[in-house]
Amino acid sequence: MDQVATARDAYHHGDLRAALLNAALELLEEGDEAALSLRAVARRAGVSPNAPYRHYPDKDDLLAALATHGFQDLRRTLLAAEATAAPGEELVTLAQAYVRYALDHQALFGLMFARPCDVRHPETRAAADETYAVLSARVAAVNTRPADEQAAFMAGSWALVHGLASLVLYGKLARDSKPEELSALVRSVVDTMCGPA
Amino acid sequence: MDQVATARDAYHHGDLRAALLNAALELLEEGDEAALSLRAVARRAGVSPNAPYRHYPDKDDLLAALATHGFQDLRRTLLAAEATAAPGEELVTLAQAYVRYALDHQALFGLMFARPCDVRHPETRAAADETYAVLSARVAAVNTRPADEQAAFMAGSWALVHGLASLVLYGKLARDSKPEELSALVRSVVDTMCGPA
DNA sequence: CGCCTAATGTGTACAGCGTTTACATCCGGG
DNA sequence: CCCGGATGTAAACGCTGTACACATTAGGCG
Repeated sequence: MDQVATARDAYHHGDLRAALLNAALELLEEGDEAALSLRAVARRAGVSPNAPYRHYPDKDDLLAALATHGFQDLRRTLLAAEATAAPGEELVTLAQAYVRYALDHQALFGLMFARPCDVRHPETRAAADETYAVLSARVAAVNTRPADEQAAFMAGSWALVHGLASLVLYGKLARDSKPEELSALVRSVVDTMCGPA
Repeated sequence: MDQVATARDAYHHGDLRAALLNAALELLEEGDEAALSLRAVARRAGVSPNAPYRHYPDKDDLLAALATHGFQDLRRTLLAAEATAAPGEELVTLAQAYVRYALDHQALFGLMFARPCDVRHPETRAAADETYAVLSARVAAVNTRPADEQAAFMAGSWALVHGLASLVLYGKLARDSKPEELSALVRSVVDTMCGPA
């Protein structure tokens, strides 16, 4: 009735690979990561439980593809936030966008960072590196520290922001804070830790 | 042959609750988190698959107990490291111990931080808070910033250290670094970000 | 001492999972 | 036109978490 996919709805799906990714993303948005079973993804895509195996060697590969998508999405989100930041506020704005992304996409964010970035998924690794590049580029443009501290400051900025996101996401820090309180917390933390040396 | 448990090895175990925790910890040390099934824990403890349900309502509760143990263990590890730190090196030493703990207990560390700290497990939450307290107490003793930045600096220190541990643990940062390189990285990052304002 | 109840462990069962193996269907190029 | 590879389905296996009924034991009360 409403199945007006780009391709005909026949025995062959047309682009099941993308459809599976979308179905998995939908499931992630709806519930926690535990609800993401390969079979549920197949069901959501309207296909038999084994159809995914024609497009992903196993479940871990689907998860890696999801993580890759997540890193690309986070990267775009960060770039968009950076573009609208007030002058001098770029770092704080990036940090706030990072934390907000974690809270807005909890399961996906967890998937992205709570799994090894191993050799078996170079695309995921590349996507993660490119996300980091957005942050480190901004850090390089902003920071006033000696050259030999640049790398440490870049890594530290990512660690700081990612640590904030992780701790808040799992209720270790700032439990039950409202969004605006959280933005303020992120601002004060970033100001304090990354502020003018 | 080597089964000389503290209690007799009869129908009733004696202290199955602790034995299950130990078995689960062993499994975590041996493999990844995915290998930790309730049934495997029961097998390791030499008991039927349903015996754990007399001591933990469900698997999630066992995991929470593991996380609680992990936070207490991390807290002790941090305190021990702090006690042996050279004067003025306490923060760096704490950070290095934190990151090392993450790498030495990957699966447990993941369990501790990649699960919600919700209302349903107040013990876990308390243990996490007490771990944080070790860090923030040291931060309070060391930092030279204005009073209104204290809280931000405490939260930021935890976030920084935890972010470093997480990113390194999952291969996002400093892939394939040797332990001493990692210690140096942690030192430079902490020095750069937490250094004298 | 002897029993009775609660605590603790076992056995069986079920649905769901990831994955394998064999088979069905369809598309495109000779 | 037809045939081979790509893509889907069907059935099955062992594993999981968990519920239910049952067996065994420990310890307090007579």
